[in-house]
Amino acid sequence: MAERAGVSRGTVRHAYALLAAEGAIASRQGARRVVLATQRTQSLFELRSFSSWARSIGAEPSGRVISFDWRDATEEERRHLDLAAGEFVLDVVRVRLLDGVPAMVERTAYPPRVGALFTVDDAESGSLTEAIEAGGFTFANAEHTIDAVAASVDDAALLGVDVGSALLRARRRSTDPSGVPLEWSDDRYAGDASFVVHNTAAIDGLSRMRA
Amino acid sequence: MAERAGVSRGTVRHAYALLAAEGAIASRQGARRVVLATQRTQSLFELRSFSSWARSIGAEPSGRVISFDWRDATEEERRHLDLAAGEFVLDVVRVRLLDGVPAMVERTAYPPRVGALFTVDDAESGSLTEAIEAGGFTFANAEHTIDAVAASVDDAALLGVDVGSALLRARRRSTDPSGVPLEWSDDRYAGDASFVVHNTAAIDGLSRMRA
DNA sequence: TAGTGGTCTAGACCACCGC
DNA sequence: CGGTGGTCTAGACCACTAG
Repeated sequence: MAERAGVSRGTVRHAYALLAAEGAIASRQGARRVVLATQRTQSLFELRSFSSWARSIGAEPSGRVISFDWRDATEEERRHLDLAAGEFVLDVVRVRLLDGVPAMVERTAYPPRVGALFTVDDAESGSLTEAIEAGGFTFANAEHTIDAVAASVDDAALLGVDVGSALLRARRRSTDPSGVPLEWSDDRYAGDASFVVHNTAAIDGLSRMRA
Repeated sequence: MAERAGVSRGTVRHAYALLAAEGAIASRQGARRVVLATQRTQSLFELRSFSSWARSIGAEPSGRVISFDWRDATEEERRHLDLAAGEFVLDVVRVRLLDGVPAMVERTAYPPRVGALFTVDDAESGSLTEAIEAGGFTFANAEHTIDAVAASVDDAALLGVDVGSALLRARRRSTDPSGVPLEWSDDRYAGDASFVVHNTAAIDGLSRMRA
């Protein structure tokens, strides 16, 4: 393979390591590498951006801003966004739709340095990510905590489902390349959304939690 | 770092790459590496084995076998286990408890070559994984599909929750190092279980699905 | 501007699988 | 036993960050 591509073996091995890390191939000593998943995994960008994810699955994304307010950070938000007591967050609540059908409620808290970069108009037009990256920040890492919750009265009204019905929740903390937190979000999906995670014996980034 | 450890730089870089792949550290050109997560991620073994996971979080695991039957594979099972029409699966349903409290219902289908390795006694004693590995199989890869479901009448009875309450479901397909499927499982968690996934811009194995 | 990370080369030796 | 993967070395050059 190395001589076919005209590069050194180390470089080829590095390329295979990238594929293995995202669960696309598996390898074991002696035997040839095996293709595990033909299905493409999503980049961090597609995972974070509802709009580009929607388009990648062939659906038309839209959205509605429910609220857009500066308020005191809760204790939990201060912890996830590395804020001191008394600091504010920008709290944005949006309903996201796929082909006109409510698919997700997104409640995001932005720290002051990030929330200062955009207005409610940016939220209406759906491109908060663009506004944030235009402001000089880069999304580089995210940690998703995935669980199931019963729809609250608010959730039910926004998503058009029954109160108490099962929603898939993904809470996300995104950081820039230095590990500085950029957002803390609570996304609740109605309908048949799911997350897929690949694991190998060598490497995995998935863990199961209680509480 | 390389000279401190007395190894070459390539080796040190490889070690850092492993940490980066599981989301523990982040790096960018020029700047020093940053620690993202102090929390340890779980190995594939801990993810697959309820018992070792339970002990790792300081809880006492136990279990109860609800049913243990050979039956025709459904179309879905044949697809996930690479079985031909007319083949059988071993269907094992177990309730798993943490400190005596029902935490999860596990419904697993094993293909004939794997199901032949153990008896209902192995299932009672909780170590199907051991029996399978003693039979010469190795779990090397897994793909988890995570979503939320409403508790069925059966789920509710087994877990001691209300019918229709929100459960976290993880469907898992495990394979050996060659990609041969070893099990297809539907695990439903009550209470406050969650899954945590790390992502980086460079590499990730997480994808969001619809349907 | 020094130090760090990213990328690549060329070669070595071993372990293991499959024919 | 040939081929493949796993591991490691020693060195090169570039890009970028931080002080």
